Amino acid sequence: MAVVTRFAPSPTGFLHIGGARTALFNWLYARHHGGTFLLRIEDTDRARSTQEAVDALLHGLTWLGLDWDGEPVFQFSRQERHAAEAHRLVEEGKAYFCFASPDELTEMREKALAEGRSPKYDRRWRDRHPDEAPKDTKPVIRLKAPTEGATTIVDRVQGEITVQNSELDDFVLLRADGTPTYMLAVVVDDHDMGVTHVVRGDDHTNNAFRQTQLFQALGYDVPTFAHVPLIHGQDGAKMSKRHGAIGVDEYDRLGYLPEAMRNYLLRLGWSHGDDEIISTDQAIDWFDLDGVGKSAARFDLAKLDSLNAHYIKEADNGRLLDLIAPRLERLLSRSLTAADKTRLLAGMDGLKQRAKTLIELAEGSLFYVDSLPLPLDKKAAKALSEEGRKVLGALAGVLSGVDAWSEEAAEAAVRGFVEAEGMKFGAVAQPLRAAVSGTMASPALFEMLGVLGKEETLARMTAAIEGRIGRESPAA
RNA sequence: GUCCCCAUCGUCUAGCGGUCUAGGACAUCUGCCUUUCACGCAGAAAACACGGGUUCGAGUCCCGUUGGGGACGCCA
Repeated sequence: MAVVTRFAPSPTGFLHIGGARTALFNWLYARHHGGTFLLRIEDTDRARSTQEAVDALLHGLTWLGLDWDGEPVFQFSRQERHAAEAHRLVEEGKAYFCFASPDELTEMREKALAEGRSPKYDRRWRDRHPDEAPKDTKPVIRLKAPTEGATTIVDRVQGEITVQNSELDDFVLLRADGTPTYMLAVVVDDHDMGVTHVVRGDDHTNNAFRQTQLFQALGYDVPTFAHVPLIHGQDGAKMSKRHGAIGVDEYDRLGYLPEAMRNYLLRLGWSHGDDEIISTDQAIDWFDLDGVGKSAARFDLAKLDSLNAHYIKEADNGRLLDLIAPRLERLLSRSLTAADKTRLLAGMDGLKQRAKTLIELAEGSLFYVDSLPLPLDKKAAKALSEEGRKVLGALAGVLSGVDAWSEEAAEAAVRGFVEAEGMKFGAVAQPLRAAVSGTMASPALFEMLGVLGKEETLARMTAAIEGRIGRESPAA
């Protein structure tokens, strides 16, 4: 049977890390089996659902590279079908109208809790006749759930779990206003959409018992469940907006590559032996539910950083340039010229070794295209002491005589100068580095000279020699 | 409170009764490399929550304790 999975977020906020991983697992499972990955927007809560959230969700998934098959299904649009199924159950005697008011229910729960019992609906309307109903109360429809025996789910991650039916109550299927509850909508939609595998967060495990009862009452096949452990925040509690969870888009803005995020998320709760760096193609090939662990994981930014650094090193230079260009242009307050781009591309190999995020990459690249009085950090300023500038003055004379400029030619010239003057290499290299980059944390010296070219190198040296090194850098 | 789940280095994890004096990765620390910062390389420190069983033998199976998490809505 062909595999059909689905990701079913509710559009009440952004796509957070936990949701992103759930989506990834569903996507991977479907792709691995050559199946279908569906997207369903669970917008039956009209008060909380927003179009902005829908957009954020789609954007987040797109950024992550998780493409869904077909058009997204909006659950609210299917409410008539949901209601019809609920009424069908009433006709079949498997569900009933309940006229208990919200206040009554709240009271019931509080009393139960106070007496140390489970806060469950006491089934007061299960066997009463609707003509006993209060006149102006609109009823809800509740499932007539089994009161004896037990319900067992076979979960691909959690194993076999059994719950006594006495622990469950007659949950609401259709609200008083005629709209479906989550329980009803999920079950009907999963059935109608042909979903074969329900892969979702651990927080839904308890729902699976109720949904199993509903699947059975409706006469549907029960899909295979796989409840994956939740991702916790640094404090060990469930990720939520209040617990520092940020949207997946936010990681884009913070300079993370989607492939790094995918790799990171994959390893959070899933493993394949000792493998750590796993390309998306490899992940599709390897992914299986058997590799999903049972315990919750904590989100660790440091590990994401290291993965991101890895994927930056692997990334195509042109792509990296495109990714950092907007940030660079903002920093520069002007657009990048063709010459700028050529220069950045030439220096990219050295630059990307030094960045954990695209933000760092952009900041580290800035000096290549910055305009001339370069910002100087403290250490660089120190290297450009009077002594240092004197050395640069002498060196400039030598470098201006280099005809065929290249990284190698520049190096040969500088080394020749050092030897001729009988100086220590650092005494020349440090001021040169400072003059050319404005900082003491930069790519390799001769690489920079090669990328900058003769004219620009000399211009930067001259500016430094003349003390036109004006701009103060905020970074010490 | 009730029910459900989980429990290996700080973190993510390998481990599916003996090959575990417990492996990998991130982070940390130390060296090497080096003109800087990184990268890279080499190395170090670091864990089977506790208590009972079962077994010739338990990180691996069972029970309990403790700890953590989740769920108990006319939210999803």
